[in-house]
Amino acid sequence: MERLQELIQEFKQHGYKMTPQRRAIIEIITGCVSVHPTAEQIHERMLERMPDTSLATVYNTLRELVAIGQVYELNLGHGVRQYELSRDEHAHLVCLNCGKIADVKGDFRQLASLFPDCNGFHPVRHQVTIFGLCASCRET
Amino acid sequence: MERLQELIQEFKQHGYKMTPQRRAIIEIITGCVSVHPTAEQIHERMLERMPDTSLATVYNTLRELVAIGQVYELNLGHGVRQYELSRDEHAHLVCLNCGKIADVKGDFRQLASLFPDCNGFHPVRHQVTIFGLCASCRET
DNA sequence: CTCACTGCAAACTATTTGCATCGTA
DNA sequence: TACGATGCAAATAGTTTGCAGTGAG
Repeated sequence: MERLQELIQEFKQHGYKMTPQRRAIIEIITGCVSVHPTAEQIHERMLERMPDTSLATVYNTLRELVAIGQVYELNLGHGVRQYELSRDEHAHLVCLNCGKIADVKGDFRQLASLFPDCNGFHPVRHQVTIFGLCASCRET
Repeated sequence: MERLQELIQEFKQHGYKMTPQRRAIIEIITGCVSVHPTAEQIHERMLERMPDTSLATVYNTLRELVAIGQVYELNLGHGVRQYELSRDEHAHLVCLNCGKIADVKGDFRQLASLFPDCNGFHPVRHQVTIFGLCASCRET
């Protein structure tokens, strides 16, 4: 809940107007804890509340949220972009068989030290994706 | 060069027929050392040698190479898929400003240990992408 | 000689854009 | 009230598919 307020606050502070559509999108994405929804999925949820919402509005709002760093855009190898609230760092486990995605917390403090020679590159954030087989797909 | 032979070998062993188009695509991708070409870029290079080559053939061949694990498909956040020869593990540094991509070798042995609780997930390979600002974009 | 592979074009999916209208600040 | 935001539809970009003809094994 606090996170929702923070997002709304941050959003306004960047000069964006708060509209019912945007508030709804922010609420939806704030409610997605370990889901990584696509724009399409967020749009479906929007339609339940506001049946006239345009998919373009969803895309626009997501772009803005990504721009202010409150939402991350994930490219996990299906041709679709998925979104998640920016939060404590974690890696994504992607099952090569069923496509299921799981989050796993990790200790990222050492990560930078694994790559010593970055030649003046200044890291902002990192995305760690581990492809493999999930427990249930291994059995079969 | 050895790598080229290995790829061709591996490709045939999986029951795929070797055609001039496929050989050319394999040669091109083998020659891309620190480039991460898109299907479109590979196609352009193909046209220089074989002007009738279809983009669909490029996509098909890439899909096969990915399927046999000799080529990796990268989704680095521009809406395009990029390809690279599978080789020793490295991370990708992606500049948020200019989009330039650099490879950086790292010691991945410890990576798994950063994520202790993977709940039966069996990792096959991992993709580490670091977003940030490259040296030249930092200056300006 | 067969069946996988090719080129072409059309189909499809995901995302972006242009524009008239609407509503927040 | 002004200007940014919206919905709609059309446009674009990237990728896949269907099909008739071709060529590798």
